[in-house]
Amino acid sequence: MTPAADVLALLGVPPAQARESKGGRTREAILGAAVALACRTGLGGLTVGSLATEVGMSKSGMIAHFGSKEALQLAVLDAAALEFATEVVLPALSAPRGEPRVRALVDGWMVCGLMRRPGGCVFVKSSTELDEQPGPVRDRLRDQHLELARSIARIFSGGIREGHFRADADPERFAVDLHAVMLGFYHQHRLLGDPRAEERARAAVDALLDAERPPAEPARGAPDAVAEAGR
Amino acid sequence: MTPAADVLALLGVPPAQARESKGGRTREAILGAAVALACRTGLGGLTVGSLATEVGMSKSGMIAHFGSKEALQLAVLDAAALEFATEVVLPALSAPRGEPRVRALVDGWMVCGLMRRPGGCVFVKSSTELDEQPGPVRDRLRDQHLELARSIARIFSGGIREGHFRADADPERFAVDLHAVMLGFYHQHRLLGDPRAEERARAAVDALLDAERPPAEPARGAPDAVAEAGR
DNA sequence: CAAAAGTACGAACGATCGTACTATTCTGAA
DNA sequence: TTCAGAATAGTACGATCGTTCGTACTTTTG
Repeated sequence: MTPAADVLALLGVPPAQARESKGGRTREAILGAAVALACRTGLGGLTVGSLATEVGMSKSGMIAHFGSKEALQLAVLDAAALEFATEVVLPALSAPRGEPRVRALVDGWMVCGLMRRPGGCVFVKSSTELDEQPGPVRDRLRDQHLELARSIARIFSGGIREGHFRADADPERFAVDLHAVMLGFYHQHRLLGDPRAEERARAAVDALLDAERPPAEPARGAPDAVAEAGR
Repeated sequence: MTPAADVLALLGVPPAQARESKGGRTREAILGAAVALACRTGLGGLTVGSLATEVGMSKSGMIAHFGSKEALQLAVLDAAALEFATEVVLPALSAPRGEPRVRALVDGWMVCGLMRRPGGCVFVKSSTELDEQPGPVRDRLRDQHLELARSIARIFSGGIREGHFRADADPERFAVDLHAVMLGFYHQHRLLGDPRAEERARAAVDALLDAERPPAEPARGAPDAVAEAGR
């Protein structure tokens, strides 16, 4: 069940020693509250005072664990990424390679967007917050998004190798398109409160996948392959 | 050239009298700077002090034109919506009804997202900022997005009546899908700096439109009607 | 031209921002 | 049990937040 140690290390999980000391434990408690708070207010709206109140500590005692607000923001991004990886990406990897794995990813992602946290998603919020504010936090966020896109593309590539998708499909393009669908879903669901948001997003994903299916091998000539591909 | 008075009134433009007095003029100057600033920092990051500095006024003198920061935010949203309507939506309406009008809308929208303002788009930024912060500003923003979706759907409907799109196509769904593509475009372009962002978004729009085209009537009749529709 | 209305300023308010520095309390290994 | 170091609290700082108030100055009105 527990992922191998090297996988955890890869995700940026600190070693057990650093987690089990008193300081390590409160640090993790702070980060938990910080991620939750940042989901509601964004990374910019996450203030030292409000977070300290949230965890029931003094400002100084709380921020001492990170050094500065910027370092705290970076830690929050890392904690949120770790959470997303372990709760959405990793579980999807245990689905059969190919389209099932892609759909498992979408399912987990959607559940995450629908209900996991009150307030939404740190990444969506900080993406628009930081897109024109250069600095280490913005750079980290961009790296994480690039890494996510790579993961999606890799999972999709498995579907090409399995023959579920066209051999000439573009995994990178699929990653971008899927991300757009999820952004639209988030917008419809969170801001507009559209009850059909999930249904619409799932239809959009279906359309995305249908467009990438291999043509039913024509007996050399049949011009109606398109109709069948809709299956 | 100038839109009719009733159209302007519909868009929320104040009457000339209110615009041409001294106060009206500076109010408009403030709003211009405010929209530009909000594009960089978001509606929340738009502070009274920074805006006053930007326009070269005192805080008190500046905010006196609106009464409170919240009223300023509402005015900024309205000003930005007016700008978007006159620079993107209205011009598109002068394109021939149907697919050309849809494409004109997308073109204008894309140019707007690409280069019109340094810093991005107030609406994208405030959508994620406010999606869980109830209040008048959030309500206004939601109304504006619903209105935009209605406009898109209406323009698309024209394409159905013209026979460019399937009769059973869902204009509302198209509006949601198109918005998702634009959100993805914004994300790729602004945060990730993807040079292929525009190309990718245009391909996604093409895919969206292709999926809505009427089936080439199989029997009796040129199956190439699609090609002509593009004209 | 005088009066009235509109416009802008500067100062000050209490609150909160992030951070620095100093105490005090607590933890855990010798 | 002791004691060094980690952990947390406390306090104060300069800056900025949004807002209010009293007062000049300018425009419009009568």
